[in-house]
Amino acid sequence: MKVAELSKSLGTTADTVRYYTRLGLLKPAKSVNGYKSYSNKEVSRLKFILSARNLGFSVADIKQILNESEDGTSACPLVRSLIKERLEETEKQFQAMLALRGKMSSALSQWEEMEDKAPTANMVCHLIENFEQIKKA
Amino acid sequence: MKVAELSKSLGTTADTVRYYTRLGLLKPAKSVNGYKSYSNKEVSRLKFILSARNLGFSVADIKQILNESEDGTSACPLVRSLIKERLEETEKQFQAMLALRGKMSSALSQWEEMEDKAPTANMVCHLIENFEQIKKA
DNA sequence: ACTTGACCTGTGTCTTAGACACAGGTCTAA
DNA sequence: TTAGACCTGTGTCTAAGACACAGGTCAAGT
Repeated sequence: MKVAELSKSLGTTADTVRYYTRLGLLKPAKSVNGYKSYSNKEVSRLKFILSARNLGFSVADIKQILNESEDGTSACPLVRSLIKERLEETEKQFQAMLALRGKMSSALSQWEEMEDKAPTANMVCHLIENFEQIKKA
Repeated sequence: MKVAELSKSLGTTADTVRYYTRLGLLKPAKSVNGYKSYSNKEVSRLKFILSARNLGFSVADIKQILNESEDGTSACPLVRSLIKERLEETEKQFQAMLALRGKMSSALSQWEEMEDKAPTANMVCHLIENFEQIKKA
């Protein structure tokens, strides 16, 4: 299997496959013409990688998991501990986005009723510079 | 004002100031010793930049806004249109994070009750490979 | 056999918004 | 004068691929 076949068959892009290959997560054989040739084992490996990415693991995480499992060791404890970390991060980012979203939409609606002003020496845009979030009581 | 003074006075880092300077958003004078020297105008410029970043504008957005306002034009219409775009993006990302968070925490709790398994030829980690989200009815 | 054109390849560079490393310069106190 | 603390600009690094590009491959048509 060549890059494009593999990527299409699993619904990803050739660039992604190449990226994982560059990182050493996939180890295709070289075919006669110099093209990379992926075996069935690589296919299931990629399938695993995509599932893990989909669950929020980083590529570095996945590298670690694959390494562990190549020793014959069960990667399950590692997997559980990693997802705990990632979930915490995601939670933090989620809260940050929540706050940002609120701020932005409050700004947007506030600004729709405000007039345009030309910039001055110490004011670029009064919308931004004078924006203050209305605190909910 | 030198880099460190400026950054501290506005609660950011020297690297951030240097970054904006590199991009041309701040234009310090050179002082005798070769250090960058920031005027009061730069201070309010930086203040503006930080406020805008805080509201979710990208650095590229800010560059655009600053350019517009340097012509004497009011940047307000641009600002409104940009934040609309950013808000939409944020909304998308927010929904994505929401879904991801759900998936992850569902995986985590599912996995806590599952046993470890050693890897096989076509299975790296059964937790990940067999994970299926339980659909809420 | 030759050519055209479609598709494919590997490699190198680009992206965000700064963080970090580092060799060296500046400045203050002793 | 010299030590030490602090500061500087510049260059490199990050994540996860996307994109550009010069060139190779291959089947169909001539």
